[in-house]
Amino acid sequence: MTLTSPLPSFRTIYEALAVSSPQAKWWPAESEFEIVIGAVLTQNVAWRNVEYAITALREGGHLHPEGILALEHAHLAELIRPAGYMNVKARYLHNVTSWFQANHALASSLGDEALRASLLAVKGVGPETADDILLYVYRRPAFIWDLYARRLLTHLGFEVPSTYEAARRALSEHVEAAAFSVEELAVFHGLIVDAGKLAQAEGSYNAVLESLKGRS
DNA sequence: GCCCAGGTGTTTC
DNA sequence: GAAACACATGGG
Repeated sequence: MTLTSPLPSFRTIYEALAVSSPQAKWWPAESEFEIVIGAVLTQNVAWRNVEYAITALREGGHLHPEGILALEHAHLAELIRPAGYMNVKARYLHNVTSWFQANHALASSLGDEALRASLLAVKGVGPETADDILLYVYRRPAFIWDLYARRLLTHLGFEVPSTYEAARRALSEHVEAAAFSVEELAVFHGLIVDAGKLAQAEGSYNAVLESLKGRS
């Protein structure tokens, strides 16, 4: 089931999702640094698994930059084991933590693109992780073109390139046209992920498509 | 047992 | 450039 033309505006999509599952904030974390850690740990892994790893780090008293950097690779890897790719992610966490220590205080002096480029230079921070951090830590405007977003847009009839950056390049104009506030963008990503999980549980995006029908 | 989950880096055409 | 592959675990 796909929507017939014309394609809905992103503003319309946002409003339709907001009605069906009203919720305020989204990225669950107790600190900015925890968002950074979570953004890396959640790569290609269910959030539930990330929670186990973050809990282990918190209970060990390691959930701050100095704490992460003080851990030996093998120890850190063991603590984050539930989040998968433990050896790879242990290295990524070290990299991004070093970046955080060196750049967090200066971030406000950088423009959005410069800050994104700085994040992308870290090994372990790809386009999605960078946008997560830009949006949820630094409150910069960013749309998260993750798997859920691309899947939803495809169901809505958009021609969506298969990779993150290609989708971003091809469809950013739709985001800009909607003139979202940062707060709206932050909520939007959460709404899209929740809608995706719901669609998955129900076996289809029908609920979302139905809610869009009444809004042209 | 099989497939997927809020990707990224490296290698190889 | 893009495609193929490695990276690892927990839940349905």
